[in-house]
Amino acid sequence: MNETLSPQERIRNKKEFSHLYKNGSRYRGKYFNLIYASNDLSFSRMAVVISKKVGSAVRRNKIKRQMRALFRRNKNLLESSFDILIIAKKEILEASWLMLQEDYFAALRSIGQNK
RNA sequence: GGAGUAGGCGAGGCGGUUGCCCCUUCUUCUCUUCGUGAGAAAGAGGGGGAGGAAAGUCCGAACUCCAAAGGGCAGGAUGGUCGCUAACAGCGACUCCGGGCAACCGGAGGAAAGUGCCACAGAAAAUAUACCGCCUCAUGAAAUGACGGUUUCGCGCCUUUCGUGGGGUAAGGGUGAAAAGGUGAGGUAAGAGCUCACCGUCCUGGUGGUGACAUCAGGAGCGUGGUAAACCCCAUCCGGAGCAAGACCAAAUUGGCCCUUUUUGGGAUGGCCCGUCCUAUGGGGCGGGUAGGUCGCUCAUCCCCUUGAGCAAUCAAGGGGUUAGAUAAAUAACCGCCCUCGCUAAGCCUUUAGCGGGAACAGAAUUCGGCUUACGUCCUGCUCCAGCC
RNA sequence: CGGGGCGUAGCGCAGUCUGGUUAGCGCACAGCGUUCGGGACGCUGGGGUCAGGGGUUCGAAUCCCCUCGCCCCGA
Repeated sequence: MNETLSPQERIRNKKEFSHLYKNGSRYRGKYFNLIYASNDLSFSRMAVVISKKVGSAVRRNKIKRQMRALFRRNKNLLESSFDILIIAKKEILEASWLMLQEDYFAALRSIGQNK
């Protein structure tokens, strides 16, 4: 199993974003919300959305890096291929790495059940 | 101990696991106009990968497109002088004024071209005026204080007080942010630059300086308050928009234009057919252009060192260096050892163990030169003031 | 990344260009009146760091500079 995050595995197209916003299922977490939908590809894709209201550019970049690390190191926890949109909330600034990890695992379990 | 100023650094080191962006070499693969030509993916190797402010977007430029013969108006910017710079609202040196005991810091064209404004208060806020006051002349009234007359009455004159009118004056006056040169002496009916001395102001000339200006001499009694971050005047500068600029390639769909001598249908002409014309549809082509992609895209008015010129900013010559180019946007999670700082305990003067810390402000987005703002128990030089030895 | 605008009482706005006398208006709030009581109505009243800091001026919400926050536009 690889832990890479190649350009293919990211959501970068405007159409794909609006498709997710329209048709995706939602999960509400403590530090972030998820919008997700199963896709027809053989792999999952993800993107992180974080508003300017959450913090400065430095803080936002760090959170994006952490969320991407969570995704790529835990791809095996997803049973099938999904498009996942992670929307960070203001509360994420107080979260430590371990708390983020737990919240992310809980979110993945929720996705598995809903399927 | 307090303060001022100039500058530097921007943060621990080594190694490891997984992972990201760019460049490059090789192998494999695909396309091919068969030229090892092009392309993208995978694997392996190598190299590079945020800042002093990358920030705010406050100025100035490069670059690109639009417009444009040239000039002017309008509008905007700058504002002591001289210099530096590609340019600037930047930088350096100097001048004057103001603040501070001082090191040092801050400010800067014109109010005598014109217009406007200066609330309240105050006589007056700018062509000085004349309310109170001071002086004087004329006149009216009162007063028995001095003198005179004798028609013993305020009758005459002087004096004093009060009033009216004319004139002189700007010394003094509550106010106000600001009051018409200041202080002293002379002078005068009272006063006044009316006169004089000193200070200030203005003008002329000499000397020094590229210049702002400084200094000296002479003259003018002095006629013009503040505000130009009010309009304005003077001098200098400025065309507009901005890399989401702009250039190229270009799917699908809709509409546009052209062709259809061999798609099919409708209409007109005609008795009917052929033919001709119009129109719809199909086919083919064309240009514009959206999604998307490529270029612009990083080596440029750059940085460092030495020597020379200059007080300096900076310039010249020589040598060396090159260090991100992403586009839903690249550095994270964690471990080990060493170094270092703080606390606690043992130990007993130098070690051991444990815990915690090694930051703050902050993330390139076309590029560069500045300015401004944010930041640290950080480091260094120089200087000033106070106290003690 | 670039361009533009706004910030005044609890809320919505004037006043800013052209500086001056107590910074006003509506709703809301408080008290009194009216009513059996409430609403509506009438009378009275309180409430402002004019986003923050510095400068120009005798004097700044207003003019100039810096900072902060919010909003809009450009493929």
